[in-house]
Amino acid sequence: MAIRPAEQLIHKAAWLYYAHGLRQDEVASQLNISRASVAMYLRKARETGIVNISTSTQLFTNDIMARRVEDAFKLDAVWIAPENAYLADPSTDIAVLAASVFLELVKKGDRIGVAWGRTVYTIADIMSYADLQDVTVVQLCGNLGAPYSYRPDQCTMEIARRLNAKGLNFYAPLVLSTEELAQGLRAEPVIRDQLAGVADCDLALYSVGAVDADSHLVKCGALTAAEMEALRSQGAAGVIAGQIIDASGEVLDCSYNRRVISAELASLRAIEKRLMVVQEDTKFEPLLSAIAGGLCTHLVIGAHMAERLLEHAAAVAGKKAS
Amino acid sequence: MAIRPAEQLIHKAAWLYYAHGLRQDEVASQLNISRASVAMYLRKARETGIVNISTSTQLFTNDIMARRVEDAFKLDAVWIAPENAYLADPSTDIAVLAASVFLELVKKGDRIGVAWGRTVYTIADIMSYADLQDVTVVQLCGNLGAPYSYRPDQCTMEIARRLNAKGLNFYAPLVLSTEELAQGLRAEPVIRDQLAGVADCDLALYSVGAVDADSHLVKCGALTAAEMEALRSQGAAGVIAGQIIDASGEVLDCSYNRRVISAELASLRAIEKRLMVVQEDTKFEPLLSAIAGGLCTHLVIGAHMAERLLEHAAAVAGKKAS
DNA sequence: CACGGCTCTCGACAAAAGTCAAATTTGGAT
DNA sequence: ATCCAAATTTGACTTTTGTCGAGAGCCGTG
Repeated sequence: MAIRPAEQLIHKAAWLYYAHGLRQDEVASQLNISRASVAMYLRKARETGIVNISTSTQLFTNDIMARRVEDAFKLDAVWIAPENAYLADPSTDIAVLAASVFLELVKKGDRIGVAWGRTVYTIADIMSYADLQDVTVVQLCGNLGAPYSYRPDQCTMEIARRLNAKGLNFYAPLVLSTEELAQGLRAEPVIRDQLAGVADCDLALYSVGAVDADSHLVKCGALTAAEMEALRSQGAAGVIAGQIIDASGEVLDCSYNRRVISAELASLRAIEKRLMVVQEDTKFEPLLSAIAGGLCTHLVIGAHMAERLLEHAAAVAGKKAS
Repeated sequence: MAIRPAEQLIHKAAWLYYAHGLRQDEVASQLNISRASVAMYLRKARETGIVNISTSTQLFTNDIMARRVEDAFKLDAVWIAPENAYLADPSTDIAVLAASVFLELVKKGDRIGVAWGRTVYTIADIMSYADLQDVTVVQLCGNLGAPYSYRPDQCTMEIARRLNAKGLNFYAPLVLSTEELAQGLRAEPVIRDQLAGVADCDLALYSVGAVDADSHLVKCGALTAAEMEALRSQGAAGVIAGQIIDASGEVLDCSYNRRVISAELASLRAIEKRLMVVQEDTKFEPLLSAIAGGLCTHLVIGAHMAERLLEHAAAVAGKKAS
């Protein structure tokens, strides 16, 4: 019988091994297959999320620094990846941590909003598989037809795939050439519904982009480096779900933003848990803006960024006191 | 440095091993300790619930029979442990399954009501450790000073311990010698509060007892075998949280019930998720009564019991049709 | 009907993880 | 100050697990 490896068998093997604690050879004899097959089934079981191995992320929240950041910025929860540490690649560490935190925050039946960017895609890429039931992953902003692997729809789909969830993609460009067209498209029932549905999400996952020539918006051709620079002098401080925000975390009043198809910030703020992940130390100011705008309730950052945040908070407090 | 095994180290080791996928020797060199220590830390991490390994119980709900039972009895979810199966001890299988299901149903911040009995204690005993935050486990009924290890308070405490949760015990006897005393005790603020708090639970875990000489009530001396027999002829059909219920799942009107200190059935019904676990095939009628009384929304049983339930449902439907 | 292509299965080897008794260290008691 | 008991760490050993290539069964296709 070399038909389907019978998902059934994978389940049974996983059950006997993980729940009952039998050894692989015991499982093999119970199921009348070779031990090698059992080993393979178990790997599949882990890969498909039939078994879930998760480590508590407590270590990173219990950190004193994390508490201080929480207090200073009035955030619900903060996780800090130690950078001094024992790991080869510190930036991956943030993503691994973010993935764990994300999985810990997701509940069955949740609706999850996902933005895009290298950070988000990295998280999706290393996230372990899970078998959440009734979860929907919705794309928070329009697409960018760039050749990058971290296109908005890719991020959404990949996360949906890992979670065994339903992915709701957004079939519209991120940015159009005229404001009229953008307005018209936003009024389209399909788009309209999806945009309206953002506020119903239980959890959002995004990062914040910097306003410079390295931004994805520039790399993907949505804006030129020069335009970006111009926006910067107009007060642009960061990029959230494809939109430019100012230092107070509000949408910057500019042509580009009016041509963008993306979730409104108000809808994002309506989401109960807003998980923001920042990998690059260079994104200090964008992050400050996002926090100021109330766009994040849960935060995953590196130790260095945490220090800068605390220094900043102390400076502000000092100024206020004097 | 053989001071505190530094919970910190356990966390780090678990993190590197499970989240980053390093090998034990890699973890060892990262943390500058021997591989053997890493192995030990990892075991502790598993034992204390710092890492969680859970297997999806889908296999058992996806079962066609489970669906039919759900439909026939209007239950939210049913899990059926295959009994024909590949396991040495079939009754343990139900408990292992129940433990998994239970852990899958528990959420952070939940309040959990736990009754007592051999079944419940078995579940507690094999349940893996978890690190739920802010969970409270409350005892649903008074104590019985029996020498059995599955006393009500033991069940509560053990489950609380495994979950790293707070245990709320009930410092009152299950049954008193006079109705007056019971009434008086129920009016005591401490007791009163705890009884009132039952309805606020998010999840209940219990089994149902049979009305015979093997009942715990008899074994623990709350009732004599003769009294039990008498109650049976008065319509007693089962035991829920120390109380006698009739075939319709209501409290039987008898002196014993009036002398009992336990959660009211109405409070139990107010709990959103009521997980009932039945191991013994002999408890068919008690289970029917409990279902009739709406005392269970989630059910874990063996395949044989499931068959009997379906047969019964078919018979009832047939009678109705004719 | 034979043919690849495909997946699953198995046996054997290599790698990794679990275990144990002895050695070492620590904190507290005498 | 010194010693004892408890707990932790270690190195060596055993057991368990992961992996690879070969072989076998199944399917659609030519």
